[in-house]
Amino acid sequence: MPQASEEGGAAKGVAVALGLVIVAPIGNCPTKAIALSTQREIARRAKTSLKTVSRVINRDPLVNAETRARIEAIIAETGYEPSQAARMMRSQRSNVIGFLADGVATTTSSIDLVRGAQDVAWERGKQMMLFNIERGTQSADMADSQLAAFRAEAIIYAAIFHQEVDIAPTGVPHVLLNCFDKSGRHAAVVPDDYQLAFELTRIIYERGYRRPVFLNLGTDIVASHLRGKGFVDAARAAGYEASGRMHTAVLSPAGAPTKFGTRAILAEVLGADEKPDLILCGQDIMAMNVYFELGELGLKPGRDIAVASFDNLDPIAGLLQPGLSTMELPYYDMGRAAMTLAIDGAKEGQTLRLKGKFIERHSL
Amino acid sequence: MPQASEEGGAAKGVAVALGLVIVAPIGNCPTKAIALSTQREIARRAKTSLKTVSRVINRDPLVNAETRARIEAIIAETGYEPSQAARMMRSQRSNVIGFLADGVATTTSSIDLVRGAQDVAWERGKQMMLFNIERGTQSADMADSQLAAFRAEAIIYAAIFHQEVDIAPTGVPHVLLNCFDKSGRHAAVVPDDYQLAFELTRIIYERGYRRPVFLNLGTDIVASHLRGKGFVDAARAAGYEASGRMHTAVLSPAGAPTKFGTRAILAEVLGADEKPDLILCGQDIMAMNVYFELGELGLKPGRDIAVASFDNLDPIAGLLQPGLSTMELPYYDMGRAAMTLAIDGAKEGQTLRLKGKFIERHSL
DNA sequence: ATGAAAGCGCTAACAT
DNA sequence: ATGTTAGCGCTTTCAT
Repeated sequence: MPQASEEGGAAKGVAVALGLVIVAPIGNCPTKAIALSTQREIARRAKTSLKTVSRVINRDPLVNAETRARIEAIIAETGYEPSQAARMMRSQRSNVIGFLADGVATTTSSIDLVRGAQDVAWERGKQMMLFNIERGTQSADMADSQLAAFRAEAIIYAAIFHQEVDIAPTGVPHVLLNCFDKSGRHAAVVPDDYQLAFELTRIIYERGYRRPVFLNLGTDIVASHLRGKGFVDAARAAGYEASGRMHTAVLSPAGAPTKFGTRAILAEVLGADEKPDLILCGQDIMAMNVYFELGELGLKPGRDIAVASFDNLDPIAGLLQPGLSTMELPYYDMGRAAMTLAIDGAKEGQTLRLKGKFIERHSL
Repeated sequence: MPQASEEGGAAKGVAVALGLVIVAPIGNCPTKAIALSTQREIARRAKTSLKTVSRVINRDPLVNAETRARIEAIIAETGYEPSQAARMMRSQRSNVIGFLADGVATTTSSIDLVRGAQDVAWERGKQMMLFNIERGTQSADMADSQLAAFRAEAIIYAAIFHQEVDIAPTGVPHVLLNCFDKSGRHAAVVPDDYQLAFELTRIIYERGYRRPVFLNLGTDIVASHLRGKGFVDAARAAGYEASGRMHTAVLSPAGAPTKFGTRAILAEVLGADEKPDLILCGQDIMAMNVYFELGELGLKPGRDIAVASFDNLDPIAGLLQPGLSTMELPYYDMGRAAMTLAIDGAKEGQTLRLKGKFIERHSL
């Protein structure tokens, strides 16, 4: 084991003679050096051929149990790990799936998109290469060419919120995650916003609320239409008309810093003859805003008026007082679904819509 | 261009004859197929040797301008991208730096650790391989072996909050990001928590506040000691004694769901003879909690009592009403520094402490 | 059940 | 300024 630079030369000489590459640890501390050997070297030590070692590593059953055990022992001992580069090159398969996370930085829960995809990649023996990018910037180009250099077999493109995107078709299959393209050229996995709103509204009526007001997202947001329809349909299914109870409360266009118009709307609806008994918000951060605005008006959420929302945004939904009852977006499962489509292939334009789950706290 | 499965065979045959691999687009839509060729093929088309193509790609100046132009035209035309696998193999250099993001999922701003590192990696022509892991779970092992398979040259291990970790030394140099190890075996990049607290406290006294109360993080948190000292020292530098003005307000141990003890502490300090004029919180989510608690007591932050904090957590700090004045942690620069150390190498136990920046809103 | 030979696409080393 | 040769570590193909 190399101790210092002077002895390092000799030690390295020995290691090279053994066919090992000793990767020196940082600094100079005593440590178990990991030897990154080759299959040829393992074969030499096990007194078998290169190919037999390859068979053991690739779990080919056509190997004598004894030979296998001997080889496996040596592999375990040396900590050998097959070179991905050599494998890719010889087999002409990269096993690489790219994951482009576009602006996913800005929310926490959307990291579950990544976790879901990563878990499936590991289960299926694929290498997921993950990049945080911003569309239209250099970061996107860098990630693209890096994925091309690794011969990625498919690319998952994940957006920060459910939206339409325009991804130019390339040689590599794309799966759109939390987004879709108009042309239907690419497979897509999105939240079922209609179902989310329908289910939440159903629960709201079931619990006896009769005058909910929906502070919806901006009209430029895909989810707002789908949810608006879900809200109205669920009310109707419960025997009520709610189409007049919807307002657009996000004033900033998608992508810009969020600006809410909740104050004016709340003043209006709370000043009306038929006061609402519940405020349904288009997203948890709007609900946070509404908590503050209600506070200003001397109203306490969950006691004086119910509040519900969409996202289950960590940590906000749990930190609000009282805790926010909200529809969780199925990000983890969406990530899993996207990776599965990326690996197994998808039909052209195939779209998966995943259901959300009601998370109950105390605001409703 | 392959149109359907039946014609695909013939088209592919032609492509192979040309030395091209046509990667079929998903589905069946008409699209510009990207041809991933080889340097040999480009050389054949340019009527030069393989090596000259290699020289052009690697920006070797020893190439005739005319030859270079001819080759570059063909490269642009075919969209050729050199195979990373072949490069790694032949050059025996992976150019890969691993980034293990441990639980970084749980906060948004810490994504800047990743962005900073990624940007430097790109600037320096390195491949950063990013993994979201959870220490002690399978995800950590999977990421480790994947990085070993790619022969990563260094690994950055990023923690979710400033803490001590125990990373067993391996053959690959590690840089610890937002964490450190006791033994000093690894280089580390951390926020300068002492400076953060000192600077914020200095500003507080400078603005005329004289009775700040510091609701600090749990005593098991590294930052809490450093910040506590910064708070007391800055007060002293301003001519005041603040050591009696500190309380531990995070009740849950690190890693567990955050539980605050702010209500009891606020009741106590606000009931005392000498009422505080400012509440300094150990983190922004605590500040959010304090906003609610103050609201319950009929006090409005920024008007009746000032509030300040640490993190600049997006989007909470900006969404609170009034906006939270807080010390931003230097995550982006920390990410950059860690990647720089990972690429250039670091002295054993080298520790970088980066300064934070005061973000002014309206709570102070 | 095992092995030998070839070669994936590139770059290092050495010509010319 | 350009070309030739060899070989990185593995898997494929074919033989035994």
